[in-house]
Amino acid sequence: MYHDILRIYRQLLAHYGPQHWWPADSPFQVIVGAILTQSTNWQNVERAIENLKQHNALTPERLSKLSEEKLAELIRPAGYFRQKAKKLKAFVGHLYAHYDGNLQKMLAQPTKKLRAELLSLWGIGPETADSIMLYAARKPIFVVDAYTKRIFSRLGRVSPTISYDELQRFFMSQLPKSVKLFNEYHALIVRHGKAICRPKPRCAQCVLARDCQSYRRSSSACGR
DNA sequence: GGCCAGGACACCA
DNA sequence: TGGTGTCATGGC
Repeated sequence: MYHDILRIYRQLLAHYGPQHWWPADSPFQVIVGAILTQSTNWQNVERAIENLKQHNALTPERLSKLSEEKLAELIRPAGYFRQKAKKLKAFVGHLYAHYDGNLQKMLAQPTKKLRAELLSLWGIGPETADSIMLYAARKPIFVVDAYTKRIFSRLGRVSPTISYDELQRFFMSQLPKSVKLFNEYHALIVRHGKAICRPKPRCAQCVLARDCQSYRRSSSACGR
């Protein structure tokens, strides 16, 4: 079984190619993007990030100087903009309160400590924390999301009711601990989820159909 | 015009 | 612990 999850990775990589994640110019942009993309299409996030760029607000210092109202206005295209403005403010507030605004210092902490700290912040849950860990702090943490659960439960590898932590432990027990591998695998899962493994799946076009137990049983009843 | 998107939190039983 | 409502814009 050790090879199974790695083999699926290789199939996705061969099919889609490298995804070059995370699409951002700096660790701070990764964090902003990770918060803005919560339950939101990345295209809408890009609009919000572009607004922040236009206002030169993509550094902790500049962002902390914006009012919450102004910040909300700039990130409006990303949806949930009032909530997300609060979340961004909470993050930079913490950064200044404990690290004098020095993000590198915060991200350089040991993995376990950093994760617990991120999770303690309002608006940062498991997936956002792990995205920051992997893509901003370059820690070997596997990021789990809704696509991960959907794809691998339909493949018959895990239960559809598996928890976030259990699913994360599953992947990290099945793979070598590699930042590069975890980076690419999560990105490929998102790519595959967007393309094929939707709520209404397109199994006939799926590169993993041969691996999919529910698809093999009945091509019309894929995991549904 | 409904569905869906790279979640998290509050509240309830 | 687990289920449900809320937060909101924009493409398809």
